[in-house]
Amino acid sequence: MDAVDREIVGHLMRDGRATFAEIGSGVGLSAPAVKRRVDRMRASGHITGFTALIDPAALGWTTEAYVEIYYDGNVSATELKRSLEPIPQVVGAWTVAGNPDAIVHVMATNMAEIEQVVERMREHARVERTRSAIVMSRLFERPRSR
Amino acid sequence: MDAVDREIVGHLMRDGRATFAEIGSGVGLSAPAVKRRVDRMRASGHITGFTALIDPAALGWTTEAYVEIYYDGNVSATELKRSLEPIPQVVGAWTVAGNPDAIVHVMATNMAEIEQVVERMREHARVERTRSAIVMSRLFERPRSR
DNA sequence: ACTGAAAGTACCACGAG
DNA sequence: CTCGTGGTACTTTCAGT
Repeated sequence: MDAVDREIVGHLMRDGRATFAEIGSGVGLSAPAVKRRVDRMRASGHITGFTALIDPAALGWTTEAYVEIYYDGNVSATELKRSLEPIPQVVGAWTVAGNPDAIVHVMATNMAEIEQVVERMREHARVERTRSAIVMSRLFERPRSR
Repeated sequence: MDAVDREIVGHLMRDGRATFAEIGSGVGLSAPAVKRRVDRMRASGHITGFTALIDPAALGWTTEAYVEIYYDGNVSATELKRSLEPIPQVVGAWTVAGNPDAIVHVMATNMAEIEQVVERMREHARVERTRSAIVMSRLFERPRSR
């Protein structure tokens, strides 16, 4: 990943459907040259894919929360992943060093659904307690990775 | 947004560079019909854009944190957005109902940079205190909206 | 540089209101 | 009759080698 690759990546983050020719004219390369670089970055895992950015409200996703989880003792990251990933409303999860042990991002259609998800997480394993923050307004969110 | 639109959106979330013909064969429409629907959803704001999914490590983004902000009194969402959005390391920000007043997602190249960002947020306005959680491992994150 | 495929556009057909 | 939506045909541009 040199400077040109980073320029290409920046362009693709701003417009994931940009044509290779368009990107090329921005970075001073021909379309095939850009394609070869993009292919290489996909193969190497630097680019993991392309996606559409959707207004969550359009999918009925109107309620959103961040939930901290406090565990009783140590729980492995892989076990956590295995228990959280099957829950479709959990759109992201991280283990952290700080007060809580993990942070979970939940998106749902309403508050009752959030509560169900939180209870489902609590049932499982060695959860000592949870602490939820309901999102009032999404100020902004920049496109990134996955 | 009818059922067909949701199918198209699902397809585009899985592959943001899928061709209209390919999507059409999945949902039983011709390529131009799909294009018209996509154009309409972009115009209406249901689809806000397309982006590449990048491995953060490939950009040097190896350190990540969630920072809670506690304010002294009320601060408007618009003021918060105005103060946080210019900081490039802040990749997402939400006002919440819960213990903190806001949650901020920070990505940086190292811990020192995280600290700088937190201090910069503290300087501003009526921040009473902050509480940070450093991400140890990203368990997973599903592609969504912005 | 070249070939096949996709994007994009124009125009017509059909059904619901 | 009109509006919305889909299809086909065609041109231009892009992808892929």
